[in-house]
Amino acid sequence: MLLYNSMTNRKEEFAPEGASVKIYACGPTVYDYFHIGNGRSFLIFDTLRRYLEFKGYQVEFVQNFTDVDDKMINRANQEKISIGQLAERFISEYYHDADGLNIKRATVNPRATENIDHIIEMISALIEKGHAYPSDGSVYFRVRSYREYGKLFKQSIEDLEAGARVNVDEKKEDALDFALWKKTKPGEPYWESPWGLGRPGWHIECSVMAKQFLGNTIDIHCGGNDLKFPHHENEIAQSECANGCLFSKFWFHVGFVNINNEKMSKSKNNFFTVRDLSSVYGYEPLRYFAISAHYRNPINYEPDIIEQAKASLERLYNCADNLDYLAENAVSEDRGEKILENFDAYRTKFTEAMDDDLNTANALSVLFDFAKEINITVSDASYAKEFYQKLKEKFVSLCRVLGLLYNQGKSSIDEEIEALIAQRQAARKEKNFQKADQIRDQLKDMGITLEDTPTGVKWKKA
RNA sequence: GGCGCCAUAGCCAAGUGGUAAGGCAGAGGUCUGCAAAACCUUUAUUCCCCAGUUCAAAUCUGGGUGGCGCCUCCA
Repeated sequence: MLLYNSMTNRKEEFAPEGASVKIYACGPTVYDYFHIGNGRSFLIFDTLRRYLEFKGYQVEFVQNFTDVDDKMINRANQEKISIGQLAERFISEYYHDADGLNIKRATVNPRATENIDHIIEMISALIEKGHAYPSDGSVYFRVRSYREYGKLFKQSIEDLEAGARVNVDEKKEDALDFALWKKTKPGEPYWESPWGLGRPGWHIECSVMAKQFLGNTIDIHCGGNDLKFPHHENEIAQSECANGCLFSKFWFHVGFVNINNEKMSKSKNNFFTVRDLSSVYGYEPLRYFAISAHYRNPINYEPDIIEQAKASLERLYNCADNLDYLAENAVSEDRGEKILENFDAYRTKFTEAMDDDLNTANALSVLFDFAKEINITVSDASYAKEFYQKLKEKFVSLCRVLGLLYNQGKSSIDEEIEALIAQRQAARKEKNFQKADQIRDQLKDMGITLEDTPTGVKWKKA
């Protein structure tokens, strides 16, 4: 398959040698609920992972939790709790939202604070090799010691210098140098190190955890577009200098979610958390929204767009629900095996779309074409139960590669609802439409929508 | 100052040389006691503007116009 590599700014053939793929993804800083922009990234990482698994790869997926940094410390102080307590709380909230979005659990979710020893090891190695230096209790990375610095961001050191803010720290040899280890300040959590009490810098944790859980060279490194610089550039510098080899074969960056065509930011106070949005629209429309456009393009959040996503999703659900209904009520013996084979073409088209740098927009259009042909086919003829079940399996399995339709299948049939529907049917038979409508209204109040079809009454929860 | 991205119907959105996918909304129809829902059909002679290359351009080149991002914590 082709995958865009931000290192070369080109689509390249992604063909790992063995059956396994090692992915490292930059996860959230667990100081708050994550917003829809984070959500898009996590959803796209998950889609990449699901697709690779669909292709038969065994994916080792590592996504960290940043549980110590300035934002953590400030928030913890604000709430008068420890950063450990803050992390516990928002890691659990992360899982709540991620599960709601049907994001598969990572193979490992390492935390920075659980890897302090390894962080110290890597920093020591960098100092030994001359790529880093201690200064007044902190340790800095010597950017000019790494010739390839800027290769991801496509800026020379000179250009970076020209654009850099004038804020020069006297403890650094060079304005471009960044902290690997930060000397502790009053009121901050700290760990012991060869350079005194302090805490790790932000960038080093990812280099260390990727190495710790996946090895020196990984296949794909994922992150949001805004992490390209400086975070990923710094990770590359740290890892390649410490390990002496290529850090990641592919760099995979997800575009922004804008709000009213502007970047989300705390200062504009225009960001939305996944938690808040899910309470209005549910989780799955957010997932659909995230994959409705190509992952590298910016997308714009508007309430109306989530409504559109919700309506689009409905169409896919209806197709699967219709097949369930037909399977339950099938009487024919015709298994339509030849016809079933025709539907395999959609799997091929779906794969072609996804093989082209994860073109989820095209993959979705294949699913809608698939649904349309199913609708036409099942209205024309009547088949055996097995036919509908197999057709549904073909359809739903593709939807699930995109992580969709995870609420499909009526769980426990509510007997009360079924009973009311039976009463209404009896009333209709007696032409007592007043009573029939009354029951329909009653069900409506319970959030149940009825559909009178030629073959019977279907119902669904709102 | 440096680097980069985008512009396709009312809305969202694919499409990087061969004559405009898909979804939402709208319209028409089927079904129905009425509805609703569902399903089917339908909706851009044209891809921001101008010029050029080509048998052929939404797609390539040049020039405009408009919008956005990064270079600083950020998914």
